Amino acid sequence: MATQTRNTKQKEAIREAFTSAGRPLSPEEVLTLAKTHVDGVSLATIYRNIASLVEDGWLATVEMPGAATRYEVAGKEHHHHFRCTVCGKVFELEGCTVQVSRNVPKGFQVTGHEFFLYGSCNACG
Amino acid sequence: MATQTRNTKQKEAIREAFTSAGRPLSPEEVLTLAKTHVDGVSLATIYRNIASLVEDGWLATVEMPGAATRYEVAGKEHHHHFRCTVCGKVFELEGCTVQVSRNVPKGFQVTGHEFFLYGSCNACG
DNA sequence: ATCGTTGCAAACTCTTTGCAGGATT
DNA sequence: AATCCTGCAAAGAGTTTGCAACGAT
Repeated sequence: MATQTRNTKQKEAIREAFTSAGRPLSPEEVLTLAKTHVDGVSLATIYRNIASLVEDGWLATVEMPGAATRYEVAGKEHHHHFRCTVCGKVFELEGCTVQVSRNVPKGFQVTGHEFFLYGSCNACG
Repeated sequence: MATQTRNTKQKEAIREAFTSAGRPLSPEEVLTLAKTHVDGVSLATIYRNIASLVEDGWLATVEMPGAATRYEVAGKEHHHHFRCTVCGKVFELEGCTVQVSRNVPKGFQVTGHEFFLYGSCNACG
């Protein structure tokens, strides 16, 4: 599938959703936010535009354990995420604050890591 | 849904799959392994028995970012997981070797964390 | 003999895709 | 005007559930 290149009001609303939210969003969350700008946006369009923006390098994929995949504006430094177990919102954490002592079994090669914090966010106390 | 209590050969084969594998398994992996013991096991039965064994506390759920949920024999100490990006198998890592410096935003409460290593396993070089 | 468990198939949820009409260049 | 993009609806993939038959107690 080739990347979408035209400027539609739907795509504009989707970009706007990410920049104003300032945190990783799930497709459902994007739909809710985009609807406030464009009436009758469909979820299929959200998915197609997200795929396109990821392909363009404008969005980065954030895969979560036990939760829907989120997407965030790309280009940031290596960092990790916090998920509020009350409201479900995901937030970015500044920098990689994890010290990994790599005592993996023999013959195992480590090429990357992922880290997630859980708890309650500012709004949920 | 009440926990299943009877001893069926299907359930026996599922328990056996976990104890002999020694690593977290996805439902699909359990199906493959269980089939070598019981002919014609269905995936629905795998799901039902896994749910039952989790309810019993015999299995623990291991949710993965970007991969199917795995299950492992419960009762172990706090630990994390390694996923081989070549063969897709997940392995347990001994102990929690992560130092977390909890510089989270103001008003955020941390109650837990998850950590994953990626790379290639012993068999995949 | 009773009633929990199984296999099958249908239902569900989340995501992707085909198609005809509408919008952008 | 040409063609890309959208909305709708249908199709997939993974997981759950209803039901009649089977099997453990």
